[in-house]
Amino acid sequence: MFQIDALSRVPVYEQLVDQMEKLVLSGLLKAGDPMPSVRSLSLDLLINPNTIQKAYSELDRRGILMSVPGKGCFVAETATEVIRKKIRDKSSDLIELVKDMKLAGAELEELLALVRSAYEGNKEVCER
Amino acid sequence: MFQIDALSRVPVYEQLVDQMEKLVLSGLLKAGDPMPSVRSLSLDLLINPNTIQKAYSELDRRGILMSVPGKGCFVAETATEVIRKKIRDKSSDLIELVKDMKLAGAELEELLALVRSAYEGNKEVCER
DNA sequence: CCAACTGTACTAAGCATCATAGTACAGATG
DNA sequence: CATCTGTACTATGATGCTTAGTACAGTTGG
Repeated sequence: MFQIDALSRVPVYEQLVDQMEKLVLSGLLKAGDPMPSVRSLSLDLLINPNTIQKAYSELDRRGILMSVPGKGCFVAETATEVIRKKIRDKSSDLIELVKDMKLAGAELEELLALVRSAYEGNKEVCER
Repeated sequence: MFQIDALSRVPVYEQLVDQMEKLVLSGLLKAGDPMPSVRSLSLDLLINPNTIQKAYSELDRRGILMSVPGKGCFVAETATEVIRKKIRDKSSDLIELVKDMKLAGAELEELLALVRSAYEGNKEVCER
């Protein structure tokens, strides 16, 4: 369910949060769905329970997850809404990136084509 | 010449490297140009000399800067070439971003317009 | 009821990175 | 020769990430 890259400079708990958001946006997780318990996910990923807890509490704080003591954690009703708002605010990141690549010599048409193929999911252009 | 954001999560020496790259790409710094000495820039920015040195040695390692013991540091001949290569490799970042924003509900036309205005330098659309 | 699960809280330790402080040495220069 | 230059080194403090271990309260199925 989750893929952790131990070599990444991104903290493990942050990787969990990011992947959780994508699972919700892609529809694999819906409001009300139960999440693995802190301890079971800990055993599954070979990660300390405290680290899982840190990710879960962060997701709870953002309104993406509902923690119910004694019962478990569930995808919150507001999850999709919250995540969409956050990600759409990334337009400033996109602007930054485009400006950098323009400075580096990228042509406008080149960038537009890149966006189109990424949006359409063109496998031949996507890297990695 | 350099603007350091002490509150940023990005390390100071990394901010220096990033800004140095942009100064070269924008043409404000050209091959052979002298850089401020480690100590003078340290006094100017109120940053420890070791931190400046860390940025300079990283820029030297990348082929963006030439360090000459006893004389000073100068913009390397390969600077522009090296930086352009690096930044143009950011196309995978752009692809990631577009995919995320698509999942979040952004329309293709919306993204294309964003790229165009960022490329043209439209002040009314650029944020911050 | 109770054993086994759930989330949660807490302390302690190890580790890495960043930044600072201070000292030192060799090369270049006017 | 004084003063600049880059460079190297040790030591220290602060912060963040992760692990380890313990503990407590709520929930649930047998």
